[in-house]
Amino acid sequence: MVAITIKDVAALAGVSVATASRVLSGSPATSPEARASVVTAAAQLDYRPNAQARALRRTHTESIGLLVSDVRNPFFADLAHTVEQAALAAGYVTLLGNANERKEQQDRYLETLISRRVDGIVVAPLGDGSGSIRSLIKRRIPTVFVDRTVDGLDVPSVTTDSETGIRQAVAHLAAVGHTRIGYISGPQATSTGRDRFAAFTRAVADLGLSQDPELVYFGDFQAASGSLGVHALLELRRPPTALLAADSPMAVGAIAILHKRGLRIGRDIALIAFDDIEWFALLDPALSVISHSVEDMGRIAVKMLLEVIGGGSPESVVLPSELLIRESSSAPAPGAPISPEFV
Amino acid sequence: MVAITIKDVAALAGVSVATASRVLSGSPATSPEARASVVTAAAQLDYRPNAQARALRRTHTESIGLLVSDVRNPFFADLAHTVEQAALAAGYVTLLGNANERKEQQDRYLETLISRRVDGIVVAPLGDGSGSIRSLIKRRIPTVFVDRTVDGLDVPSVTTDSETGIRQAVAHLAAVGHTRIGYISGPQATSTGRDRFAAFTRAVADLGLSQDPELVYFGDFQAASGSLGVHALLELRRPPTALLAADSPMAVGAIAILHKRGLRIGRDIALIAFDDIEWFALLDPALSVISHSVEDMGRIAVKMLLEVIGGGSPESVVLPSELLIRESSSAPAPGAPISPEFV
DNA sequence: CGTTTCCATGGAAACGATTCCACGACCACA
DNA sequence: TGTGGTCGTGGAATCGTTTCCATGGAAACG
Repeated sequence: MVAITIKDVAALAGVSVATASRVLSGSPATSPEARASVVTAAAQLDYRPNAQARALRRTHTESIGLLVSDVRNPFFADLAHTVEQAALAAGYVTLLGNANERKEQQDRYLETLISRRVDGIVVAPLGDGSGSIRSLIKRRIPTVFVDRTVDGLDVPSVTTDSETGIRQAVAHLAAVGHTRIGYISGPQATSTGRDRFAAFTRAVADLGLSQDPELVYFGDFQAASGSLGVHALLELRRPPTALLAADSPMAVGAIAILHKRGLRIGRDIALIAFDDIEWFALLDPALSVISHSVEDMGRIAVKMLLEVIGGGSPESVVLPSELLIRESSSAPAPGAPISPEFV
Repeated sequence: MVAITIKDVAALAGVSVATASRVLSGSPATSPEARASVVTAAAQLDYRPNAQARALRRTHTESIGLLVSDVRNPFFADLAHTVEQAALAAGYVTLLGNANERKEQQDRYLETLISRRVDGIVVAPLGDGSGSIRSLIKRRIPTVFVDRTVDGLDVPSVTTDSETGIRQAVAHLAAVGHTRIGYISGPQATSTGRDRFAAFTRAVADLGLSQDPELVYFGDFQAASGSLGVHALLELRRPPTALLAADSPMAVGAIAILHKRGLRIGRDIALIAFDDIEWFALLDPALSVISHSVEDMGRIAVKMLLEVIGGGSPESVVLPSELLIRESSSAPAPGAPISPEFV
């Protein structure tokens, strides 16, 4: 770790640190000679300014934080990608943190991002407004919520209107003949978990389908809980003939168990997932999904964050969702409910 | 953005900054009274130390950088997850950058990480040793290469022995009767791209299979090039009866096009992918893969980086790879080579 | 030619933390 | 009672950079 400072550059160039600094930060008040010698000296020494020191003096760091709830969830991996690209285009570098769907880790990363004085934070929040989320707004750190929100906090957000897509999905399943639809829910500690669950409940009630509370399994948005959910739902005395999973990792977990149990998706049991993942269309049968645009979400989130950083207070945005019917959501098997030998 | 400094804490607690600093950083030389008042003052003000200022004075930042080549590649998303968890367990926070398989972006992120004075960097490098990679070793910044290496640079690395797995895959395909195997290669600008291609070439030669250079398509490790590769290979006058894709995104691209063309994987054409992704086993037919442990890779990379940071110079590690035979790699269709009506 | 304006420059202060050093209080021991 | 050691504390230096301010020389104006 060899440290080269602006002092070394100034000494080699034969000017003062002040002049060197001016040249390197592109101040106009410099002579051509000074400029030339400083630039060559910096190049020769392979000088990199110390961002810490610079940030200490300036007030901004040209960096933003992005805190996602689970990098392994392809939805958030894609989100990370689009946010990063949009930020880069605006001259910001993105520091990515992964809460891993755990509140302690979310707090830990928020602390780190606050400490590192990022200019703003895009976060898919977890839990209520306690812990570090509260510090964020208390200190007026520019923040934008993405995908999820937190009740009672007045923070600009870009989210998805889950209601439409879920209603379409339930209606579609009802139309092809399902009456008992199992729902693998996200955690109620997240706004998306709550909203999607509420949308499902309303849709099922409105369409006169079974409102049996046993048909709902509460997972945690990660794959393993999707598997557990399928287990639980299929053990019911009257198991569902169709399943709706509230996100893609839980859908993956569900599919794995359905395979293991020898149930054929789209024939023995219908399945629809929230979130469209590239390869869901490659499954056989191709998975019907509720789709929403992660590109728009990431792009808009960055745009809004830059507005907040610039002192504005943008309106929250709600993006649409829609059902994409593929092959996994056909009519119930003739002998439904599923006979025990399948289970 | 309200800034609360240690001065405010010291003032409220009625002690000097020096004492406040000592209390907050857990120095033993403090009185119980000072400790009490400083701690309550800090809590009351919701004080967060400025990491920049701290890092300026100390020499280390308790943070490492992780630069992956593509977050959307599940292999790297998993790697990010394991590296992050391992680092967190050791008290380090991970700043994740995404090169998006592009050298300029890699350089940009390396600059940023160097400027932010991370204590060390884990990188899946791209290209030759030019650009910012060279600065890295020139300034003796603790660095560990992961998954990939750069020729001529003496940097500890943890990589996979692709040779064994690829040889097994080719041998397996030969054993079930394939003689013309198409290979969708990674870019030759990466060590994994080169190594896997070389392993394939050797295996094909050793087993007396077709060495037709037309059977190799050079992609870029991203999904779109997998699709292009399948197109190109199937347009050949004598198309292959089996395909080997050098990573999972290209395999996904390949599968999508095979579906579109109406070719049944495992019947009309065999397919094996390098990298095992959770849901590859959920495809129908389940995908045969060359598997290697991303958990081990991430964990070992962090362990090695911490050794380098501590002044050690650990030996590079090469992890094994092995073929997992599932259903996508069966014997060639009776009428092989594939008759034109399929194409 | 004298005075004002302009401009490149260097010295020094500032950013917010840590840490060295000196100081005073206290206790213990001779 | 005097000396030495321990211990908590505050002042000040320090990290690397930016930026304010003063300075001095050159150019421009009357």
